Amino acid sequence: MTLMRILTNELKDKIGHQVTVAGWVHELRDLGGIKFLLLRDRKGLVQVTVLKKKVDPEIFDQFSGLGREYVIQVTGTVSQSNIAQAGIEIFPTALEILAEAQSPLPLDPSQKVRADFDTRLNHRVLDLRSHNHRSVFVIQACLVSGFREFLEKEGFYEVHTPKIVATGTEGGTELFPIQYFENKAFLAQSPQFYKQMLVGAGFERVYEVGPVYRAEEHNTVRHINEYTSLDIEFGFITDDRDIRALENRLLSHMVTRVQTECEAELAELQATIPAVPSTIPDITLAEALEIAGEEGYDLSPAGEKLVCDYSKESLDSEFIFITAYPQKKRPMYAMPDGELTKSFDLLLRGLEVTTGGQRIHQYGLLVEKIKERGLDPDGFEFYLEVFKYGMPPHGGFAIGAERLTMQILGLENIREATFFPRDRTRLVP
RNA sequence: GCCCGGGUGGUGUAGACCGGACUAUCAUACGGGACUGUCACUCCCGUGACUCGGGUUCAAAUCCCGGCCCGGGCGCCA
Repeated sequence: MTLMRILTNELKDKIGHQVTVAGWVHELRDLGGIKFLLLRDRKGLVQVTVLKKKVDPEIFDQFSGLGREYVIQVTGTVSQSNIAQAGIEIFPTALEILAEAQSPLPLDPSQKVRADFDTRLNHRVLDLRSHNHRSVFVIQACLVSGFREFLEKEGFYEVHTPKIVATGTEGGTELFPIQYFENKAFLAQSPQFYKQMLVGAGFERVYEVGPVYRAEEHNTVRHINEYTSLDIEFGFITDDRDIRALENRLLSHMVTRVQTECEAELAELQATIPAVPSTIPDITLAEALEIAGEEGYDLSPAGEKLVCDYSKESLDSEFIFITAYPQKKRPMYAMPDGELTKSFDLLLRGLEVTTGGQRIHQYGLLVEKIKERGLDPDGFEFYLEVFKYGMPPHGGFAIGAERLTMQILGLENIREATFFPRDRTRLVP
């Protein structure tokens, strides 16, 4: 692009100037001798006003040939307008069509007629042209950026661990098997083992932003089979309270960033984001079960909602930590505390967004717990090695990026917070 | 894995319970026409659909069975 392109949100400083803007044709209103066109770029919309008497007939005809979602570049004069809704319009002097768009469109990005979610996902690239749908991901990017920024300042190293693994981590959840040359392998359900190994390898503090895979045949608004896990693990902790305290500060940073940097997007979504208290309250699972009026070893989805209602009303927090889960509900590496463990979940607005805890760092104890589960320690040798040769007390947690985005924005389906979701039946796009 | 619900033009819907004038509603989109201040522009004309297969019936978009596809709940999890 030889001409300097201006984004729509910068036009208010260019009144009276000649500028070039580029983007997609969002809407066209043709009144005969005057045409109005809404041009959309990544920052917003601007009206282009084409007056038959004031433009070159050739340019006027060019505008007549446009269709919705054509990609165009318009050069013209920016003018303040008390008629145009945004207060700004451009009177064009040149138009270049950069790409045509076929019609009819498979869905309407201007959302005059709202498409079914399934239709939207089938045509996700067009769906994401709607700024409200896009805004979710702008905010998600801000959250993840805030995650990285905070952890970098805290001395964490970003790491990348294998997603093709020889064995499952936690048991419990189902793994996707894959053929790895002559061997059977799996898609990683979690970076758990590897992040611990790197803590013990001497990095002490690590984090990873990466995909994890769960082969569960769940079919709900809060589950997908591939999601992005915001994982951290760090050493030299006293116990799980250190971990919760870190997560508390981390979330505070992430949410504050969204609040200050994503005002336009939040407005677009009409979202009210939750305040992160300076101390997120914590209650034990036993207490939570009592509040929910439930029995057993974990809360049901309805129970999680009840506990969150309680937290909001009585503890003035939309976030709440649930602590002291029993060993039988937790993976073998969870640090025991009697029959319980030094582990926790974090609920936000009725949904679990984090699981974390202190891990076992003693080799002997870990082997014992593996055996207790009927597993063979030999199968975990690659993992156990670091525990043999000096593993500091440590722990960490994982935040589901899509779930966090969903809950912060009050979205009804996790797929809204996933560009191209993979669920029980969807593999494309 | 178990349990509910649903599939009508490109998109979104009405009709279905109680089968019959459904030659299938409306909006939007699309094609054509009129229009110089629209902002869901307006107005006129036009194109365009009953998920598939079987059954019941004089008659099926409508009732029944099966397939396919989709949505949702539970379990499990982030």
